[in-house]
Amino acid sequence: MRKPASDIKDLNKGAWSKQEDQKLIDYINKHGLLRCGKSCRLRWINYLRPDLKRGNFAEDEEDLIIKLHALLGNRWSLIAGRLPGRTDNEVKNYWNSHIKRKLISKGIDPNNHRLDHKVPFLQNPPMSEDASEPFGTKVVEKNRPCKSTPHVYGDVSDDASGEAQSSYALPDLNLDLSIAIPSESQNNLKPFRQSYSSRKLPYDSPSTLLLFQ
DNA sequence: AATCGTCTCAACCGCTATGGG
DNA sequence: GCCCATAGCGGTTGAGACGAT
Repeated sequence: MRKPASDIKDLNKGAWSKQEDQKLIDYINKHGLLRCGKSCRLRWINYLRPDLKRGNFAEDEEDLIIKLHALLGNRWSLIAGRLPGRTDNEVKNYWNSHIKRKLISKGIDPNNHRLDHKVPFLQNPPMSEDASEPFGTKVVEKNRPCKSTPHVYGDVSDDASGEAQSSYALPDLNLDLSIAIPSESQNNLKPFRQSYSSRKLPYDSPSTLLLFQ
């Protein structure tokens, strides 16, 4: 959720003035930046922001992504919000290119974090990397994505009984995912959108400030 | 060295939600 | 309440890197 422009000091609102238009024209003429605002904003958010971490994901980050994905599904922005210095795009890419494959190789369906019975070696699951226990074999029924949040996985009751239930592979979660009490200005927001508000810094995005500092 | 296939990840796309006139 | 501009989201694409042959 973007911060209301009215909360930001020294930020112009409303229609662009002639002077602002001219500044933008001058900037483009001078620097030849043939990019739309959206592209600039994305570049800033995903690559240029000074608080970005960059580099490979640490093991604990990867572990956290897996746990959060089990809980939240493909809600990359929410997951990234729990990983300081990481963007939703980065998390999404890492999931698709690394973690997903890793889970599949361990016989876990990355979509629902359950053991995939089609994979042959599941009769004798592989050990996790720390070799202390088979990865993904813990049965943590109380932590399954619950029906109170159907948007997470859609229908979670499809095979939730009998055999499927007993093989549920959601990792043990002990996460503090409580949502902070919304500020006064956010009280009228829908619950789902409220969760975005703590992370985003729209007021330092290029489309709002970069060109006019 | 050249070619081909695969992988990675930044960028793009289309959409929804929101703020403000 | 309506409309427009923009922020923000998840899904998808494609260029470049890399490894295998």
